[in-house]
Amino acid sequence: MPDNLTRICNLKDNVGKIVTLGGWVYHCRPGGKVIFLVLRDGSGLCQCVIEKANITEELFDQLKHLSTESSLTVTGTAKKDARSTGGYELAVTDAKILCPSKDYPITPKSHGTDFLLKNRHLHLRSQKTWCIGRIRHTLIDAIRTFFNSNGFTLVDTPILTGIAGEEAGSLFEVDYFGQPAHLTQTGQLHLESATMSFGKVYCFGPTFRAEKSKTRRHLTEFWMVEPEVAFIDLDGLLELSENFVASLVTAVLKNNRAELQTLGADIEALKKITAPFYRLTYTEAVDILTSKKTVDFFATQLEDFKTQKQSLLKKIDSLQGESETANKQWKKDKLAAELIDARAELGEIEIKIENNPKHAELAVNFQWGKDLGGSNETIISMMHDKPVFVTHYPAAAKAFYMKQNLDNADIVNNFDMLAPAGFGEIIGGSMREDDYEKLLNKINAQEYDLENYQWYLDLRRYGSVPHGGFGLGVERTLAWLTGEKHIRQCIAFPRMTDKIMI
RNA sequence: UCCCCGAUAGCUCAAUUGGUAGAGCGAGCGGCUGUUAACCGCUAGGUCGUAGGUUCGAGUCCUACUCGGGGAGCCA
Repeated sequence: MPDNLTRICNLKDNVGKIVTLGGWVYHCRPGGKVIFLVLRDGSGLCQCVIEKANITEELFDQLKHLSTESSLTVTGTAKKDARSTGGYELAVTDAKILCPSKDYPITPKSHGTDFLLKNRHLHLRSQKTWCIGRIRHTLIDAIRTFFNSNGFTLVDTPILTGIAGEEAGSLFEVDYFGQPAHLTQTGQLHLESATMSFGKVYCFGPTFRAEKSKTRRHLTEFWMVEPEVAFIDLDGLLELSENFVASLVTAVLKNNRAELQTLGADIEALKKITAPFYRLTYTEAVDILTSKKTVDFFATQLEDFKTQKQSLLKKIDSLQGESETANKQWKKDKLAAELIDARAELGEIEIKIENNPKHAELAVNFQWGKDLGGSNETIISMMHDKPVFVTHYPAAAKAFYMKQNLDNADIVNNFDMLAPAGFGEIIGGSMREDDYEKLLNKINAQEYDLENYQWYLDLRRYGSVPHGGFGLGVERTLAWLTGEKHIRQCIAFPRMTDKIMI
């Protein structure tokens, strides 16, 4: 095995030199005397041009029959060539096939989500999945960089725990040597304890929620980063989180422009994401939801959907007409393929048309006091071109630890950050109740077992200070940045409602 | 837990009011020196999710079940 392989991303520094690449066949287009083989090596794509005259006949025949995802090394001269995938190509003089790949299940044509998830171990090699993975890497690096360079100390909170952060009922139970325990739902409670040691801390790891939510923004295992700060107020938390999110966007724009383009992300919209973000109170948000503005919003949206549906129906009609009169077989085939795409699109629009009045009703009939639902957040989010803070939710709808507002006992000093373009919540955070009596009353009112919370109450017994923090969902943030519809695409091996594929 | 939709070739999907199971891609063989999801010709590939029912006849209609998708609730 050669140990002097050149990576495709470094070809630009090796133009004119003889190099060896190691990778997998992304595409292979064999000709009679020339083979165009696009090689994938994990750092990029490179078209390798194999001319029959330049290698042995035996090797040429072997390469000619090489199928997708076969592994090999190829040696040749690196050239700059605008016609080539990636801008550089290799004039091949030698190659060594390591493992031919027969009947690779993932083809260049479309596949269903179920099939791709069952083949996730192979789907990771696909271009789109690879691009998302690269951006995820940047995102996570930027998250750590932001906190590390702003005076935060990393504290690793336990994954196995006996204490619940939010309401129970959405916990994965585990048998811990005969004792009941569960997988962590948040590191927050432990983090509050660490804040009283370091002042500014964060934890970053997987989080587990046994919610049976079949939506595009739920996973049962996801990654969350949670900062916690002592001596801060709600305004301070908002500033921290908007500077934080803006820094993430900057890092991704700087490092992953090509990947964002491949994925079709809205780069111009991302460029606008700079602090400060918009600020709304929960009460203001409810006013918007129940206003004429929202009624109009849904009406306009419905009209758009209907227009789209009509033009799709027209397209399908004309495609069918063309198909009947087409005399060439290849023309018919092409039309058939277009018909399939148009029908799939039509199906999606019809679902949107069906959901529109349901979501409109949920918004218009919204009652002050309830938590904002996913579709409500989507509306608020779609009305803005930057992230929106929604603050001061009703206390009854929120977790016991959130700090009661001093002017209005019915609300808490908390906030959600909604990403724009309709993606919805990516951050949830709050000031924490630092008053011993008030916290004790909340725990009792929820009928939690007081024994379990004595250590948490200790934080309010010994030198309690105003403090707060928030949690940012990595996959949701990534879905927003990349324009992915579903967050299951934003983690290598997604875990969804009571199903583990691989 | 509730509501809606779906299951046909390895994959993505067609099949008129119930009447002989079809395409593209992928796979195999052949052709082509500049291809970009290449193209052209040929070949193989099916217990129509499972179990019942209606019918002369069911992929198509009815019932139940299994699995999947979307949404609600809940949330990052």
